Formats: sequence, structure tokens, C-alpha cells
Amino acid sequence: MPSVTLSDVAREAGVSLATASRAINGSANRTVRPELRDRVLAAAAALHYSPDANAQAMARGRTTTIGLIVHDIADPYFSSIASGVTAAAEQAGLMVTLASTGHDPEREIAFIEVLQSQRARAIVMAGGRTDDEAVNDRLRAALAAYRAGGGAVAMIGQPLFDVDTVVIENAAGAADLAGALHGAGYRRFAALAGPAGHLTARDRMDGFTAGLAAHDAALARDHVVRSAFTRDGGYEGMRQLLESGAAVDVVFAVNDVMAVGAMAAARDAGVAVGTGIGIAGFDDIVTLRDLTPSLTTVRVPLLEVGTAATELTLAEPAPEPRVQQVASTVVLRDSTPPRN
Amino acid sequence: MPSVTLSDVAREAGVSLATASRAINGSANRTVRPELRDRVLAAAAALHYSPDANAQAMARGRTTTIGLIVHDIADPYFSSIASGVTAAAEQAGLMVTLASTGHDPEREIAFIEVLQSQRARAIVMAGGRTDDEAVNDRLRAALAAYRAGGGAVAMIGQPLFDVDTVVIENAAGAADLAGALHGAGYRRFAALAGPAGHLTARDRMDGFTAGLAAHDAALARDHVVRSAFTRDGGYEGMRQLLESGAAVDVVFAVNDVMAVGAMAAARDAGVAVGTGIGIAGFDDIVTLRDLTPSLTTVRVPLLEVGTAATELTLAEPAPEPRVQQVASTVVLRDSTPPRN
DNA sequence: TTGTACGCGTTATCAA
DNA sequence: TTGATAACGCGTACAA
Repeated sequence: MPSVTLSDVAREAGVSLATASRAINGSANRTVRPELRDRVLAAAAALHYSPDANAQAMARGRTTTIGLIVHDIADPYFSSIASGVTAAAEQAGLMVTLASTGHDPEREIAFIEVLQSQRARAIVMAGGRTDDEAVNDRLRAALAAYRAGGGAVAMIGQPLFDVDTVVIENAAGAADLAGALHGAGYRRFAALAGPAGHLTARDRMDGFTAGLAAHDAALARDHVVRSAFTRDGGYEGMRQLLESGAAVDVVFAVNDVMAVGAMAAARDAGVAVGTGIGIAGFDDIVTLRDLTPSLTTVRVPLLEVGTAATELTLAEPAPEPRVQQVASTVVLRDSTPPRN
Repeated sequence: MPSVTLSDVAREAGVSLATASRAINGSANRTVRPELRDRVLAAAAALHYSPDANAQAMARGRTTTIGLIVHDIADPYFSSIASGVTAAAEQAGLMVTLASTGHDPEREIAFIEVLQSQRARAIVMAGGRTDDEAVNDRLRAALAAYRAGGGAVAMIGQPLFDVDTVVIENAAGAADLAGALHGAGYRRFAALAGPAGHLTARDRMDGFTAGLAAHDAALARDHVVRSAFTRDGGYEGMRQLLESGAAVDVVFAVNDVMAVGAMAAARDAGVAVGTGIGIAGFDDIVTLRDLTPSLTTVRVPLLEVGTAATELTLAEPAPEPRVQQVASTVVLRDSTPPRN
């Protein structure tokens, strides 16, 4: 670990520390005579000099790090967003520090504090919030402390934290989906609504309900099943629904992985997806595009969501929190064939 | 940005900087009188003190960062590994800096250099290598420079870089798969072999071939199709295979996403997967477990692979590069029903 | 047990 | 254009 420093380079090149520094990072309006510059660069190369980012951060007063907090990086929803974030970050010459919280708000808060210690330039937070105001308040406080230190924050989801937010059109997309399904001839609707208190799930349900209402249709109360926001939640919800003997044409699951679970449950119950019962999801997860039958869903451009959030944090701070809408679009596929 | 420093805390608490430091991080054998310690902690809380990780890194001479380099974080293969890495890192009190290179070796090298600047404690590199020795040499050099600076490295894949490596049993798993398919009654084999020069693909092909040979079976030359290591590569390869009119029972795709593409191509060609033609993959990607028919594959415990690699980098440096085998296991499902 | 003072590697300020 | 030198925030010998 004979870590070579800038002083070593300067000595080797026979110049002062200051000159070496200027030669290497091309400090703003300060310029260095080409001859000296070359000597410094040569010395740096010869000694395998590698600038110490921590020291630079201290001296400059700012880092080149941006933090990304997600619920679960193994979930394709979040890994797609992460992909957008890393791309935008690299574009801006920043490194991404990743935190996967496993849906634990305590860890979200802890990570915010770590990122604050790291003096990360910005934090992008993805993942549905809940309506637990006690937790939200602590989160708000952590974010406020971070921002007081000069950090930028962008959230992905609902604009409930008074920070820049990329808002996914959950309600509008679900309403469009409802309309499209109605247009395809479906009349008896059911929904796998996800857990109570899950805001994304709630928004999608609200939109779906509103969309139905616009066509004088509705969701019978016992046609709404609450279960986890996961594949297994979808399976379990669908199982209950089928067991209840409810007369249903089509089932709306509030996300794709729940829809996948629902499809599995239908199959296991001997009900044909598509011809027997329609199933629709939300998100349009890329890896799920080859399901059979192919899944009707609402596409959310997750990669763009990630880049948009990142760019928001890098933009000039605005007096008012910015809200950037991202359009979602209905994609009708074979899991909901036209009904006549 | 009135960033409060440890000096502020010390002054507020009426103690020296040293005492404040000791009180807050509980410096090794130095102890602080409880009364003072409480006063310091109270002051820190009152002032919302947040230690500067960069300054700590400089003073301590080591960071709390570990780097993760993957080809594509949106790919479930890598996001599963990432999940294991973040979990193990959190366990060890470290932050993960993520780089997604888009399969570009130049960017891999660039990221290694950035992580070196960051003085990251360790780097975990996931993703198949190629046999391009020019590129491999530059990578080797970058890694050597990083390690010379005291950094630890673990690779996931093939042990060709003289560093600690988590080796996935590609050949053995593929051989087992070949045996299992033969045992299920399949006799006329074909393979979607992935691109030439892709070492993971090659290992899996070699294993599959060897496994067949052990049962006096073989892969006709024109039953091996080369195409990209992606979903679309699988689709295209299968299309070619079907078009060629080759007489085939079962197709081995060297990874799951290629198998998914192959399934789609078979369907588009009117060939029933399972009853008409068997298809098998490799990896057992979680999100793909609900395909219809369910996909026969070789399970690789990717999360464990990620944690294992992380733990390798954190262990005491060994004189010789360590190689940790991770077993892969055949999972027979409906895409290759028993043949009689 | 506490405090003083130096060093970590850079950048930036100010003279020269 | 170049060069001393003072920060940056913290840890830690060393002395008290």
C-alpha cells in the first residue's frame, strides 16, 4: 500500500504541489505551461498516481456520489429504475451508492443518515410509501436534515414529501386500463388490491374504480381482495377470489408480479387465463413479456423514471418542489382477449 | 449548509476535540468518563452532528465502501447477485457502490479506477468474461493496480484473474442436465450455444456435451446454433433451428432468458413447448418461475453467490487466490416432460 | 482520563 | 504562470 500521493508526483516532476494539482485536474481558470503540465502528467503516469477521492471531497467540499435507495434491488421494478439511475449518474460523472432496504423504513432512515455522512450530492428514493404517519414523519425529518446540509433529493412515487418527485401516473393509467377492458367487452370486474395503506396500490385502485365509474361500471365490494404486493400475494388473493365463487370476467392486479401469481392460481384451479378469466397487471415488467398468455398491463417507463429522478436532483434547486409526471400507457395483450 | 463539525460538538460540550471523537466513535481502548460521554452525545444530538465519512476515511486510512461491477443491473441475473452483495455489505457495515457497465470492458476498467480513487475496500466483479486476451490483460492490470493499493477483489464466474473467485458450476450443472434429459427419454438434442468467445456459454456447452457423451449421446454439429446471450438471441436461434428442419426432441439454451426467447419462437412457429419440443435453460431466474409451461433449468443460487463473493473480499487475504465452488442443481419442470 | 498537536491528501487563497 | 501555505474534518500518538 505504498499509496503514491500528489506530493510524490510533484517532487518527481520537480514542481510544486499546487502546480501538480492544477496540471492534473486542469483547475478552472488557472492554467499551467504545457511543458510543465506534460512533465507532471508523465510523472503521474510513471508513479501510477491515483487521486484520493476522499481527500478531493474534503478539499472541494463536495463529493461525486449519489445515493439510491430502493426496497429490493432483486425486484425487476427497482432494478429497472436502478438501471436508469446508474446510466444518468455515469453521464454526469457520478458514482451510485446503492441501498436495498427490504421494505424496512428504519433501514431507509438509517441509509439516509449514512448517505448524509458520505456527503452524497443527492439521494434518489424509489418505492411506494405507506400511510403510516409516524414513520413518514421520521423519514421527513431525516430528509430535511440531509437537505439542510445541501443535499438534493428526488422521490419516485407519490409527491408527499415536499421534495422533487417523479410521479408515475398510477391513477390515470389504471383508469385507462379500466376503460380499455370495458371497451373489450368486460363487465364483471374484480381486483387484487394489494395491502391496505400501500399508496401505490391505493392510487391504482382509485384510478381503476374511477375508470369503471366513467363507464357506469363498478367493482362489487366482495370482488376486491387485499393481499401482499408480491407474487405470492397475487396467488393467494386469486385463490380466495376463485374460492368465493364470485362471478367475474376479469381481474385487475395492482402490479405485474401479483398478476403472475394470479395467473398461476387460476391455472392451479383449472381456470383458463384469457378464455376463462381475464387478468391484467400494472408496470409492464420486461422479463414478464413472454408469459403465456401474454399479460395485459399498464406500461411504466421505469428506466426513464430513474433517469428523470436523477436529473431532477442534479438540476438547479427550485424554490418549489418540482413534480414530474411520467405517462403510463395501456398495453392490451392475450390475457384479456376481446369479449363479445 | 452550516455543516456542524466535531469541533462544534466539542465546544458545545465543553470538552476537547479528542474527547469528543472518543466519546462518539468509542475509540478502541481509550475510554471516556460516562458523564463527559453523555454530555458529548447530548451536544451532538442537539447540534444534529453528522460525522463526515470522507474526513473519517482520510484520518483512518480506510473507507467503508465496497464496489460492485455488473454488466447490467436490470438483468435479473445480476440484480439477484446485487441483492446478495448489498445484504452481506450491510451486515458488515459497508456501503455498496454500484456500476453497471452495459457489457463494455472499457467501462469496467474505468470503474475499477474510480473505485480505486474512492479507496473502496473491496471490489466484487460479476459477469462472464470473454476470451479477448487484449482486454483481459488491461483488466488484469487495472485489478493489479487496485490490489497493490491494498484493495481486495472477488470475481464471480471463471477463475481466470488470479483473484478470489466464486465459481459457478456451469459445466457440472449442464452435464447433470444432459443426464437428466437423457434419463427422461430425450435422444435428439440441440443447443442454443450463445456467442462464440463467451466463457460462461462455453463452459455450459462443454458440460452439456460431456454429459451427453457419458450416455453415449451427442449433439449433431448442425444442431448447435450460435446467437446472442439474450432473450432475442434465444428467439433468433430457435427460429433458425426450427427453420432448418432439424429433427430435435429437446433444446438446451445456455441461459434462462435465451430459453424464454426460444419458447416464444417455438410458439410463433406453431410448435408446442413440452409436448412438441422440450426446452431447458440455465440459472433458474426467480421471475421466470411462472412461465407456462414451467421451464426446466439448472438452479444457481445467485443471492448466495453474491454474499459469498462479498465475504471472500472481507476475509483475511490469503496467500493463494481462493476458489469457492457454488453447486448448481437440475430442476426438471414441464418444459421437458418425460418422453417415452 | 483528558487535552495538545500533528498528519491524512487535496484544493484554494494569496503573494511573488 | 508558479509556489508557499492555510484550510477541510477527523483520528490518534504523545504528553499531561
